[in-house]
Amino acid sequence: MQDGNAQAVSAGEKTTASREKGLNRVLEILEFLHVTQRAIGIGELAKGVNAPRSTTYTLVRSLVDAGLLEMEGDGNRVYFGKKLYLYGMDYVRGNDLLRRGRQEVDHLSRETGETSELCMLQSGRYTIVHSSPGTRPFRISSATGLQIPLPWTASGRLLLAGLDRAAVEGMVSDGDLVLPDGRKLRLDDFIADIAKARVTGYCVTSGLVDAYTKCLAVPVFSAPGKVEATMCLVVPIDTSDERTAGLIGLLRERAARLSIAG
Amino acid sequence: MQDGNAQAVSAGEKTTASREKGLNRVLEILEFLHVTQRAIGIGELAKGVNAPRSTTYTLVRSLVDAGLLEMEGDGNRVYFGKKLYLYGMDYVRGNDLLRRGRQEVDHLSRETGETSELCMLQSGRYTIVHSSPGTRPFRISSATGLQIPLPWTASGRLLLAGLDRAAVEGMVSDGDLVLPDGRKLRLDDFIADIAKARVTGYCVTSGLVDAYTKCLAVPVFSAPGKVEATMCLVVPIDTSDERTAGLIGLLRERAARLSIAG
DNA sequence: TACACGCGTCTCTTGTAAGAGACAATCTCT
DNA sequence: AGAGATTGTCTCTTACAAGAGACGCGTGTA
Repeated sequence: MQDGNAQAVSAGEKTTASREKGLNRVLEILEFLHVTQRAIGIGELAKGVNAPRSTTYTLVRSLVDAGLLEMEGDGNRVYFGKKLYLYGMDYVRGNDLLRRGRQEVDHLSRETGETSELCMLQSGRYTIVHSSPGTRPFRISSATGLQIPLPWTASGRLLLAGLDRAAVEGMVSDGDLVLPDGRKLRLDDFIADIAKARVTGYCVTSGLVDAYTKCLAVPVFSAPGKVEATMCLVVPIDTSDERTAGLIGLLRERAARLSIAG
Repeated sequence: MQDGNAQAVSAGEKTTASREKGLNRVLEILEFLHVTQRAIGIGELAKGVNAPRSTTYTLVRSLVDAGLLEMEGDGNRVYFGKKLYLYGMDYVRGNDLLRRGRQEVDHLSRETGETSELCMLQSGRYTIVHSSPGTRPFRISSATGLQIPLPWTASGRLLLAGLDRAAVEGMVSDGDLVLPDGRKLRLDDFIADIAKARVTGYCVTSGLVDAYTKCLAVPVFSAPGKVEATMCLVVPIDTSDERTAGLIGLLRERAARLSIAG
């Protein structure tokens, strides 16, 4: 905990300074590459995941041999490999919701000109699973796979619908309640928002992650009451109420289409 | 080597009956799910990869926690998870060739009505990285990610261009030379095909994997002389020479576009 | 009711993989 | 050219994960 590099991958980590399981190291490596978003040298990688160099070399070799990672051109940088792409496509194929959700999102952003996103819970965190940029000159782009604290987002409020207070507390750390601009959300307010979003069937947040945008989100159900994902539009904060209402209507209609199958 | 237990997952396996490294088990699990192409129970999975049940449970739990796998609806089946999808998308993003190749292939199949594919070497095996089905009533669809012996395909001949005899021998097992219909290819013929494909800049095979199709393939270069991928069209075997020639021209033109960047 | 089977969890042992560290070979700055 | 950093490989030790197997539970079926 004291040594810079707090890894804090997801939930309560042990931070055992001692021997670490190879598989866990691998998971950290993958996650590190995911946040880095570019090929990286093995030495640097070892530092990044806080692992011994020798171990890192061994693991990376295994992963490269397996095709999960690939050596970059010059030969001493690694990044994700074809195998991961293939497995990812398998996931898409086996997942109706994602497959159709992607199409819907792409369509939606073309139709409205606004940035459109499909979001899901990913091991307890809010994740942008697919996003399609709008046509505005200044678009707000958030990288796919980005993980954002649930309370920062409209989608977060919808995704937690149906969970009781304890469950929500379990998923939201204290730091999550601090917005990018430093304001601190009260947990009770957040929980009230969730309840409200649940009954209204949509959620709008203004100027939460940044001061210039509004986020409109609607739930996608995999079963009655079970929110599997959300679709959302990111629009300028000064979007008129009429247009906002119209967009929400559109979103709800599209989300309803997705909600049929599990 | 004396102790029975032949697992023989894919290529030359060690068949160490003794303790297996967790990471390797995981790699086998992923590969098994990839070939199975559907969610599978943990017990069955353990059998499938020939691993002890207790170990399998532990590993699967780690993978589910990490989001690489997900429990299927009823709760005792697993399949690929969102994380793998995200990593896969990272790969696509970091890989110009794949990103543009996919577009080109989709476009090509819409334009010609034929099944079109992007193929690459994947740890020494021929792999269909992306495919777009044609519009024919009886389409020949091969699953993405399918791995096929190199000598069975036109693309295989192009992908090996530039390798010397020893390298080719290393990548092609004896069984690979046996075609689906039982005919056995001579290694020398195969190597001659490779040399020929290299100079002509394309390759056509007729009735190799099955009796009804012809495969037209052209190379995509990542550097002068270095074949990084191939694009190919799968057409009925009775396609006229004129049309075949036309399609090859089209393929070459499109492949040339892809070949610019690394 | 009894039996066989598959599932999920737990305990304990021991074979082995994670890790520390030494090494030579490149680079990259003065 | 010399000092310092980085890279890839190798060896050896021991902490610990892989695995065997027992257990309890739910289910099917004879």
